[in-house]
Order: sequence, then C-alpha cells, then structure tokens
Amino acid sequence: MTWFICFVLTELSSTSNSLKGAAALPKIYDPLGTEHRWQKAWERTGCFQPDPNAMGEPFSVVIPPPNVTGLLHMGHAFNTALIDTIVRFQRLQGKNVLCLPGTDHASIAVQSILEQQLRQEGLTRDEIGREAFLERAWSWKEESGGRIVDQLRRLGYSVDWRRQCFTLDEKLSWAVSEAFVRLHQQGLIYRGEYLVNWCPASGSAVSDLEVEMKEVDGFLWHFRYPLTHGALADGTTHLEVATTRPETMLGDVAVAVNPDDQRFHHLVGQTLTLPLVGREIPIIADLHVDQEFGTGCVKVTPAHDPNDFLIGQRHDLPQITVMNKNGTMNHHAGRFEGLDRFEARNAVVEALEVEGCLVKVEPHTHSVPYSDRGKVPVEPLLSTQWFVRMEPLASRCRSHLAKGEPRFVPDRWEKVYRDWLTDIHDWCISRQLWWGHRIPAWFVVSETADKVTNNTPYVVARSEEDALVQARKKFGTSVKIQQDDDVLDTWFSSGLWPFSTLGWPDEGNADLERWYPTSTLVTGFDIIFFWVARMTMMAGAFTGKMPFADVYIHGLVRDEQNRKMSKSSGNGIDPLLLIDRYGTDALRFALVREVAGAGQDIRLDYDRASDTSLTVEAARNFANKLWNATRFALINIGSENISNTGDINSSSLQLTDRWILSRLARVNRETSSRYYDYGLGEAAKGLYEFAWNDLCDWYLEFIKRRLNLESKTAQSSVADRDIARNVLLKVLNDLFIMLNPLMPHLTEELWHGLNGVSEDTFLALQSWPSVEVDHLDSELEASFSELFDSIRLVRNLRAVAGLKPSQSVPVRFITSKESLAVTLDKAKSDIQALTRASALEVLNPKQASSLPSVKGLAGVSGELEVLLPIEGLVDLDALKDRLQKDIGKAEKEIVTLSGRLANTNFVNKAPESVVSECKLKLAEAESQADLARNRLAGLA
RNA sequence: GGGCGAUUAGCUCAGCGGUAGAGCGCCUGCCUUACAAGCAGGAUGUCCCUGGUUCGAACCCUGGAUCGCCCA
Repeated sequence: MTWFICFVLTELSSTSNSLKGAAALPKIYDPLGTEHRWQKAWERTGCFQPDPNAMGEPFSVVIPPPNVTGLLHMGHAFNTALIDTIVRFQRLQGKNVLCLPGTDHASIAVQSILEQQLRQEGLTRDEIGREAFLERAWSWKEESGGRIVDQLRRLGYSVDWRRQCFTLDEKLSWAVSEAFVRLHQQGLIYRGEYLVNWCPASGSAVSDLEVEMKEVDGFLWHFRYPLTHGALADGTTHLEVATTRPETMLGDVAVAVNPDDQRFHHLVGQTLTLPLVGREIPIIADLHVDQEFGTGCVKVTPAHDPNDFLIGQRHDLPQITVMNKNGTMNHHAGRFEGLDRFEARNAVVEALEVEGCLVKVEPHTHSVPYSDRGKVPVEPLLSTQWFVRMEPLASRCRSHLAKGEPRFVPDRWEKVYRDWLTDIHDWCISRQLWWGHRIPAWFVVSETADKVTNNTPYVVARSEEDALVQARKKFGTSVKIQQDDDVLDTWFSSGLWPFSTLGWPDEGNADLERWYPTSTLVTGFDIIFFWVARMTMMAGAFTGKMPFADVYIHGLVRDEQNRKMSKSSGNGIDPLLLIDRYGTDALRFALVREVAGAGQDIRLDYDRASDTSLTVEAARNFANKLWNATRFALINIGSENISNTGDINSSSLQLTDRWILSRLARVNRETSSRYYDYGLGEAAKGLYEFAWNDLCDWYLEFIKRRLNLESKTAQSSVADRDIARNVLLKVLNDLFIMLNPLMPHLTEELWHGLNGVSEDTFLALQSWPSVEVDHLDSELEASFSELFDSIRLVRNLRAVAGLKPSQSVPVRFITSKESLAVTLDKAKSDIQALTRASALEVLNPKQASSLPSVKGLAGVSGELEVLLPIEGLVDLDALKDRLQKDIGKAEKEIVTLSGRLANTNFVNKAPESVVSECKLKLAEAESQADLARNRLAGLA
C-alpha cells in the first residue's frame, strides 16, 4: 500500500525526520490504485458478510437486481451510491447490516440475444430444441452474465457477495414454484383466453406494464362500407368508418355508432357488407362510441382491439383473429394471408381504393402501444394465458398502506403507488419463452387426444411426481401429462426478491428470521409499479408483512440536455469512464451531492467530446483537498508520539480549538440526522463545507504556527502544539468516518495513513463518533463568524489598495461593540498571521480619536472600522471607490429600513423581535455610512 | 381527459413568510514549504407571469405560461 511504503522508506532513509518522508507523499491523490486495493481487501476479509447471530439491531437492504444482460449505466451508479451510503452509515451506527446483491434473469432480453446468435448461425430455437437452447443460455449467462456484477464492484458496494443471488438459482426457483402453487390454491391464479398484449418481436405475451404508449404520426383512413340491402328511403347507401389500422378491417364483425347520434339512429339494426371480405355485419349502438371522433362510426374488431373486445362482449359478437403470432396475416385474411401486418395495411388500402371504398386519408397523430423490450408495436391478440388476480393482493397492500406501511420517501410517491393499487388489472404472467421459470402446471393431455387445447384439464404442482399423483387421482391411472411450455414473467420472481433471497419458503431460515422484513428499499420511481408494488403484493400474500419499512424513491439521471438516458437514444454516460478519469469516490460524491431535492431527477453535466464532467471533477478536487489536508497533518505530526499533555478536553484549549470542536460537534449532529432522514445530498454538502471552509481554510491556517516550533513566527509550547495536533487528529478522524459512507475508499486510505492502523482493520467497521455536546458553543461560533468578516475586510482593503502579499502593514480595528472587541483581542495573533499585519491594535472609538489622525486604508463593515495607517504606495482612487460603494450600500439600506419603520402597521403588527432587529440594523447602517463618509473625507 | 413535478446568478441546484444562497464557471492578484485539482479578493439575479392574503411573499392562495413525467 502506498502509504505504508512511504512510511517504510521514511524510516529507512532518515532517522526520525518523518516530515521529510510524509512530504514525499504525492501532492495529488491517485484514486484508481487505491480504490481497487480497498475493494479487494474488503472482499478478501469478508468484512461486509454479516452473521445473523451477531449482536446489533438488524438493518437490511436488498439491491434492485440489475438485469444479467445489462451493462453498468449511470442509473445503477446513482442507485448504488445512494444505497451504499445508507448502508454504510447504518453499519457505522453499529447495526447488524445485510446488503444483499444479485441479478435477475431477464427472460426476454436474454432470449432475444440468444435468438439473434442462432439466426446468425442460420438456426431457430425450435430447430435446436428447448434443452439445447437452455444449455446455450446458461453458458451465455456464465460467460457474460457476471459483467454487471464486476462493474458494481468497482463502485465500492459494501454488499455481501457471498449471499449474491440470481433469480434462476435453485433456491429462488423453489420460491417461485411454491409461490405459484400457493397462489393457485388460493384461486388467485387462473388460465383463460383474453386479449393480451402480444409482442411479435419476442413472440410472447407481455404485461400491461411492459407496453409503452408512443405518439406516432400516422393516418386516419376513411372507408365506405355499403349497406347490404341497398339504399334506404333517405338515400343512404353506405356508412363511412375511420380507422388508423386498415388491416384489421378483415376481422371486423360490426360497425358501432353512438345510440344518441341522430345521424345514424335509423341505421341501427341494419347490416353492412364488409368490403374485400363480403361478410354481412350488423350496425350496432354502443355508448363507447365518440360521436365527435372521425365519422362517428366505428368499425368493431374484437380480436384486435381492447375497446372493440369489450364492445364485442357487450353485444355478443364473434371474435375473428386475422393475424398469426409472428405478425403476419392468417387464413382469415383471405388473399392477404402471409403478408406482414404493415404490408397488409398498404395492400388493404390499395384494394379498397380499387373497389372504390376509400373515401379519404388524413394525417393523424395518435398513440400506439409499443413493446418495451421488442421496440415494435404490440398487437392486441386473443390468446390463452395465465393471469394473477390482482385485486385481493392489492387490497391487502392498501390496508397496510393505511397504516403507513411501507413509508414512502418523499411521501408524494405514496399517492402514485396507492392510485395504481386502486384501479388494478389482472396480471398476465405467462411468457411464450424458454429462458425463465417454467410454469409448474401440467396438462392432462390424455383427456384431449394428446393435445393441449383451451379445454385441456391441468394440475398445478410442486414437481412432476406430484402432478402425476394429482392427475391420476382425478383422471385415472393411465393419464399422460405434459408440462406447460411457457415460463413466468421475470417480475414474478423479482416480486419475491426480498424474502426469496433470504431463504423463503424455509420459514426457519436464520437470515429470514433476522433480516426480514428488510429496512429500506431504494429505487427509481420508474419501477414503482413493476417492482415495488409487485413485491408488496407478493410479500403480503406470503409473509403477511410488507417487505420493507421504508421506500426511498429517487429520480433518474438525465443527460446534459435533460433527456432520459437510454440505450436506444445512445445518450448514456458511461460511469466507468468517469470512474477511470476521476475515481469512484468522486463519482459517488458528485451523484449524491446533486440529489439534495429527494426524488428529483438529476442532470449530470458532461462534455461528450472529452468525456469530462465539471461536477465530477469538483468532487475529485474535494477528494484531493482531503488528501492534502491529511498530508498536512502527517507532515506536521508524522509518526511521533503525541504527548498526553495535548488532551483535547484540557482547559488549555485555545479559542480556535474550541471553535473547530464546536463546529465538529454540530456537523456531526446535523450529518447523522440527515443520513437518517435520507437527506443524503444535504449531508454531503454539509460535510463538504465543513471540511473545506471550516477545517482547511480556517483551522489549518490557525494552527500552522502552533505546529511548527522551529519557525521564526512560532509562538508555541510543546503542550500547546500537542493540543493542536490532537484536535486536528480528532477532527480528521471524525470527518473520515462521517464521509466514509460517501467516499469509502479515500477515507479508508486516509484513516489508515494517518493512524497507522493494521491492514485488516477497517474504518468501514468503526463506530460513528458520539456528538460531544459539551463542545457545542453557538456564541463562540457566532463570534468567529464576525472574526472571519474582520479578517476578510482587512484582506479586501489590502487587495483593493493593491498591496503585495509580501508587504506587511499595521492594522487598527476600531469598534464600539464590546463583544467584538473582546474576540478580536483574543484572536490577535491569529489575525495578524492571517492578514500579514505587522502590528495590530483593537481600539474603541474614544481611544481612536485620541490618537493623531492618519491617512491610510480604511474600510467599514457592520460595526467594525478598519484602518491600515500607511501612506503612499497605495491606490487611493480604488480605495475611494470602495468607500463610495460602502456608502451607497449603507444608504440604500437606510432607505428600506427606515421606510419599513415608518410604516405604523409594521411596527404594530410585526413581532417585537423583528422590529427591534430592524431598528438595530438601521442604527448599524447609519453609523456605517457615517464612518465611511468620514474616512472618505479624510482621504481627500 | 385525470394527476404529479419543475421554473431562483452564465450552468447545475439549495432556500419555502422577515434585507436573495452554494458549487462550478467568470474577473483580478498570488508558484504564501498541505493542496495551482490550490490560495486571497471580486462581479453577477424584474427569484416565469398575473392577481390576491399579509405590516412584510422567491416562499402561502387564484388564474395563466413554458418544460418534463405518469395514468387513461
């Protein structure tokens, strides 16, 4: 390890001068090697593998299993950063933490990869058969399925890799078949023929959730359907229908009009002759028809449209399917048989035009259902599938929700979840695929001539043996059974994830007893329905409990143009590229820091030409800042023993020590409550400010002279030096722990480097420091903020007057504010050092007026007047400008404040404190204006 | 059609009743022995518009605009 090598070299090359050795540490932190090294050490020592029997309140999280076919994208990085921050924080709080990783098997995605491979070899899955196909699938999974998991490791995820799960593992598959059997026993699973979303690309049914509506520019075709029995008395010879999908007209079984539509009232009950087909179809009246849309006449195709399906049911119409499952037309399409559905569209239109039935075509934008996975329009198709009856499951969830289970953060997502559970449709769970959990149902094919039909009886069982026993009991000893070919929706197994991964249905499993229900689920809002709701429904059914106490919903990472990152639009930003450039900790910190508004999407700035991100770079710079602060500590402390005279609870603490310890205690308290409340972004920001501003900009500067006994300006004793050293160590070590959840590698490295801890001891397993309430001192903090203003004022004057940094000049503070004078006086030597003052006086106005007046640099801030009594070599004009500006500012304030005080309503109705504060400010502004005017006059 | 969110400095976003904030970027000066991935100083805003409530509104309420998302 770099640190230790450096230390060893130090010891060898110079006897006791650790300063020199530490100074030889690189000035720039190199994250890559460091991060890799700690990731290996954590995994090698198994330090994130909890024991269910260990002490500590349980805290558990399951990670949203990424799809095995996936590659790490920014969404994973973001989700991981949030989960790992929470989990590491809880671990530091002494909880017995389990964070359980895994992947899901992604039926459709894997299957389409494999089928593409087969196509390249000129094969189809039917040709090689189910067994060979699955063999290929498993070997693909072994080869490529681990990629995303390895990528997750690079994020520094503190999960228990030993417990890693895959939805097709034996353990999880057992849970799936058990769940299916139990749901079936409870009458919550049924099989039937319904209109489902058919994805021709994957050759399978998909659920409602896997369908995405897209706005598409299409056309509205108007066709003329002639009346079967010729013209009516009023001259009507035909009806005009409008459709966006002409090819389905081959399956039309009726034309519907609104019963209230006077235009067509008299036609209801008549029949039309369907062009091209010649079928006689009725004109019916149905309330569903919108009179305003199109022609007011709707062609009804129950086998190819969800609304028409319902109309068909209401009017007892036949269902004529005109398409095959691969999206081509079938024999019901007559001469169009064999054509693809989109070719058929054109062909049908042409044919209708030839027959004189095409009235007009108008451009028309409408929404078309697309298959999420297949990226093609889904076809509503009649088919026999398995469904889960959702209402009973959802209703149980609604009762839990009424008791606040689970708790949504931010709470507005609760409504989204509840609304979905309230108007819920049954879930089509069968997929006509091979890669997945095969449905544990066996058809008794001997009952239907060895074929599976819609009427073939079936049994649902935990195993083929069981199935056979059941089948024999019902249908006699000579039955022949055959397992359903289909597999279950991947989300069916993902729905069991929080308990199947912990050992369910083995109720006595130690992990399950210890860590179920889990503590927090962290996921994006885009899968509330897909996954969160499915988990709560399954958990309710099988465990009687909600699977997690809290659901922390986060937004999506968007690209620099605020677009959702997606594979298809090719706008993803590769997190690994950013990690290579800036380090994992920088990426994690950047992502979390941006998330303060919980649940909001985050936009990551990114320059595609150079693969750089200023946001992540800023976080990288922060890491470097911490590295250098620690380097500073090492240079100034080295490996020397610190004498016990430097006790940080001693009464000889300096004011600056007490100030930083007060800040530390406050930041500690704020940070832990923010971590608890999922205010991760705020926690990150607070720590950033504390580390950079309080610690580096001020405290380190304050103690430089105390640490360096040899220096000319040193004014320190060994005891005082050691106090500063100990306070610095305390602050850094606490800071490392507090930052550890966000930047685990860097803080681990720095902690080891600073403390010389053995390699197998980890910061990640230490205890969160307790808040030292005795150190809290808000008055002191307030006076320090005045002190900082005073120092800034001097620096500003020096800058305005164009003094070189090397020019040392005397400084005179004049104030009538007693408390400020005291603070300034106590901090005299610090102020002198930080403002390069050759001498420093703190006077009250009376004392000042007794001194001979001098020309010089003068400035005013609040109730403080600063005078740098020097002449010559300064830019007087700039100084006058500055004073003029001060006067302007003060005068403007006087106008607003006195205006407010002149308002009797304000004085009478506003709270006393606000009014008196206003008066105080007015007085201040007035005196400031006076002082500045006097100074300006003095310069003239 | 129903619902949700956003609109604040050039950019990304905090703030959610008491004189507008941060980071980045920008300007000026500094290689000051922790850090130039840094230090010091500085500039920058009709807080989307509109009414209203209030002594007082970026913040609460009406109405509207624009952008984005979800559901039908």
